Parts: sequence; structure tokens; C-alpha cells
Amino acid sequence: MTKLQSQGREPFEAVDRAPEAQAEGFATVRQAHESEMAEDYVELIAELIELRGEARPVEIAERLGVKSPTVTKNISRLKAAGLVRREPYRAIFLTDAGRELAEACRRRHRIVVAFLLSLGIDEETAERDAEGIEHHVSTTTLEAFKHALQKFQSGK
Amino acid sequence: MTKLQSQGREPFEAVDRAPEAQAEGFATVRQAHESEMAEDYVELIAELIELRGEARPVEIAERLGVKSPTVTKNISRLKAAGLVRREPYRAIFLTDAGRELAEACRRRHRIVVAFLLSLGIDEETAERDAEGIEHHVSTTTLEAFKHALQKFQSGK
DNA sequence: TAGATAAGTTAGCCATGGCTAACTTTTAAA
DNA sequence: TTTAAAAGTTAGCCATGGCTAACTTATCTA
Ligand SMILES: [Mn+2]
Ligand SMILES: [Mn+2]
Ligand SMILES: [Mn+2]
Ligand SMILES: [Mn+2]
Repeated sequence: MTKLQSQGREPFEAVDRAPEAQAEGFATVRQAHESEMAEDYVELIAELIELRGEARPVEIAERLGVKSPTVTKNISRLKAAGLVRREPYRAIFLTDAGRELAEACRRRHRIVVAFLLSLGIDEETAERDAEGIEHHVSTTTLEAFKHALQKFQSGK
Repeated sequence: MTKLQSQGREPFEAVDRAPEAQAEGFATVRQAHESEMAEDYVELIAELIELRGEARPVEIAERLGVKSPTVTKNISRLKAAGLVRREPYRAIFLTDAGRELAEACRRRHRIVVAFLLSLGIDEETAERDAEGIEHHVSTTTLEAFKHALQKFQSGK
């Protein structure tokens, strides 16, 4: 219970930070939210291509829980961003850039899920929470998750 | 390395889920984002009141990294939501509801930060990532974080 | 106690990502 | 092969949360 000199932090103690550092944190969150739509879409499109050979707007809409005009609009944004290839009324495919982003997102998603599962969280909750958390995990934190997972892997 | 019957999941294995379950996950994320502004503001307002005795728009703007008209607009939303009490050109105070929400958010924030720190992540990264992650952590996951933290507390 | 400066507000702009209603195109059935 | 159903698009609406420019109010200082 006594403070050890090297860690020097009680759990649940408030960290008071410089205003600029705090601002930078919020800015990072806002940035993450800007890329979120693209990340979730390409990840899902990759999944559907793997599962079905192609990604169709209906299915994207169903799995995202949004209506099809929303999908049309967002797909055209992805196309403008060079992540997706597609002609009207046809299925959606990923460009090289899209495929790369998708792969990175899938890897990250799976690590987050595996990490939450290793904490004893049930699958539904792990998946639900990971869907949001994944966009806010820095590479540093992702590495820490992997590391903790490895430790868990060997003897609990 | 062999699958144990009870856990039955390799790390990084893809979980394939029912479309409705997946959609529900995305809906949960969208909902979390709807409450995010309110949560971050009341949390920050509570901090400033503790630190300074009152919360002023300038300081809120500085710490959030946004401009003051944004703060004015959002504060009026919080007022409409009954979280905040305030007259024009005066400092901002929390209602009972606002104070309760702020307290819950601060507790959650600190648990997330403490948990990330316990993984060996540096303070800056922990704070930055927590700022986003906190809004996507279910009570189940929060409990798991607390539990892991306790375990860490005693012998590593 | 002015007048200058700082703080706060208002008005109006913009991008994002939801939605519905109405229309078009494709696909499947009769 | 026609036609009905399903899928996809377009147009236009809305709320959110950023922003700047211009104005008002409050505070500080000479
Ligand atoms: Mn996601
Ligand atoms: Mn995901
Ligand atoms: Mn936050
Ligand atoms: Mn988020």
C-alpha cells in the first residue's frame, strides 16, 4: 500500500497535465474520429470479400446498422479517398491502399479483441467495446496489448 | 499451444458474428459518440471547479483545444440538457445531474488511465489514449480493468 | 474613472454522417 | 421474355461540432 519510489503513482490518482498536453489529447481523439468511417468500412469490405467474394452495399448496410443511402454516400467518399474501386450498381472492391488499410485495421481489431478476451470479458462485450476502442489505441498501447497477451499466453 | 476446450480461441483468430450483433456493436459506438461531448465537458468543468473554484470558457477552450465560440455553443447544449447552470458572461457550474455525470466520468477515466499505466505505457500516451477509450468501455470491461489492476497491485 | 484589453456571444459558414422519399437499374420469377 | 422484387442511387433534410468575423460585456490598468 505504500508508494514505491519507482512507480510513484497510486491507482485512481488524478494526473494533472499541462493544458496544451490535454488539448493535444482531445485533438488526437477528434482526428481518430475523422478516420473512423473509412477504417470501419474497409475492414468490413475486406471481410465481405473474403466471405463472399465481393462486397455489396446491402450487406454493408445490414452489418453497420445503417440505411443504404448512407452506404452509397460513404462509399463515394472512400472512392474519392482512393480506398475503393467501383462502378455504379456493381460490387465494391478495395484498391491497394484500401487493402493495406483494411489489413492494418483487421490486425488491430483482432489484437484488441484478443486482449479483452484475455481479461475474461465475454465475446459479445469484447467485440462491441473493441469496435470503438480500436480507433483510440496508439501503436504504443497496441504493442502493450500484444505483450500482455503473450505473457497471458504462457503461464497465466 | 493446443486449444483448451474451455477457452477455445487462438489469439488473433477472427470472430465471425451474426450481422445483427455486428450492427448492434456499431450502433453502440455511435451512441457513445453522442454522449462524448457532454461527458468530456462536465468532466473538465468539474476539474476546473476543483482547481480554480469556477470553470471559465477560456480555460475550457484552451484545454479542449477548440475556439471559444465552440465552447459557448456546447455549453448552451449542456444547459439545455440540464447538466450545467449558468448566466451569460459568468462562470459555469454543474447541476446535481452534471456533478453526478462528471464524477462517474472521472472515476472511469482514472481507471482506464491506471489500467494503461499498469501495462507499462507512459503517462502521456496513457492519457491520450484514455481520452478516447473511456467512452467505449462498458461496465463489464471497466470491471475487468479494475480487477486486473488489483491483481497487478498485489504481486505483479 | 476612462480607456484598453480580455473574455464571451452571435451570426453564419462548413463537413460529416445519419435519415426518408422518390426514382433507376439489376436480378429473379412467372 | 415480360414483369415483379430487390438493390442501388439521388435529392434533400437534419443534428453535431468545428470554424471565422464582428459585436458586446466585463475586467484591468493608467
Ligand atoms: Mn470500429
Ligand atoms: Mn473494427
Ligand atoms: Mn474523453
Ligand atoms: Mn470514439
